[in-house]
Amino acid sequence: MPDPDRDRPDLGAMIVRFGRALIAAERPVLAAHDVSMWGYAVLSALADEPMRTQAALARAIGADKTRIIGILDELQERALIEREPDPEDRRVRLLRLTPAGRHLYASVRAEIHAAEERLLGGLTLADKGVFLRVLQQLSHEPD
Amino acid sequence: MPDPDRDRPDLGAMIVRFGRALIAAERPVLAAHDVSMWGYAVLSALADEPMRTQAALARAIGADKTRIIGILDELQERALIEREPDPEDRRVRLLRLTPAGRHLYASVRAEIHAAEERLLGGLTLADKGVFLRVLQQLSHEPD
DNA sequence: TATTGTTATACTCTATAACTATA
DNA sequence: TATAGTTATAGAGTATAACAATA
Repeated sequence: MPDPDRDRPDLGAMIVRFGRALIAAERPVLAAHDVSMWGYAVLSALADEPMRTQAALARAIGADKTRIIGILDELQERALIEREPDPEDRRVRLLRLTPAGRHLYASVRAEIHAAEERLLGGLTLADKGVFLRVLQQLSHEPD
Repeated sequence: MPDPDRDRPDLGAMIVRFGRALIAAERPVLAAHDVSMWGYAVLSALADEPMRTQAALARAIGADKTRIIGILDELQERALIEREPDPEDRRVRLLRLTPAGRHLYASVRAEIHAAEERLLGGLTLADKGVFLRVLQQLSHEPD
């Protein structure tokens, strides 16, 4: 049976190229709100659901637990997140967005969404629908 | 007009997650052949067409010109590429794969292809076709 | 003077291990 | 002793600038 995709470019190469275009499109949005990529990832994860430990948050966004500390420090200093010791186990830090954090996240997310939509602007509606659905499926496969 | 994709996950987040899965799947293949990610990118670019300058090659794979030097050194040492001064302008280095380089590249690419196909294994043929076509389109948009 | 390739330097990002405070 | 979080250190990866050879 012949393979119709035999001569397609590497999937990896295509993902990297498109990923770079995405980052380039999103960087100015994040910069305008003075939020780093990791900071945005943290806001996004906490917007989905508050977390009971920093380790769980790190795992959720695919980062090392030592790497998010500085990010949490800054977000807390700007009063975008709350980080308080759990009274029942004072080793763990309960993490959640403040109203200000939720508000900022909503703004940034809307602008990022708009930038992404511009990148997808050349697609037909049918293609766009399939692409997003498939990508969602592929990105949720187990590590 | 309502937006049916309003609540989709961030495109960037999905691309990053899928990109990580791809890298994880391809890393053992590259390691088995003792080729780095950048080394593979170089082999791939030169397999498409020989290049007249290292700067052009760097641009083609989205790397800095200073960063590919060590990679070219190693590939040359292993006799996978040829790098000779252009007689007509001795500043530039003509770059091309050796037969051994072309052979190694074909092997690695076939295995990477197979690994990628496994990741896409859960898709219907129609979805896979649309996904690859759209991704190809999106990855070729101007920077 | 401009360009190709190279080397040197510094800077950022990331991972590992050691430390503290709680349990 | 085990765990959550933190700090310190070192390593990899990357970018910038200075340099050598050639045009």
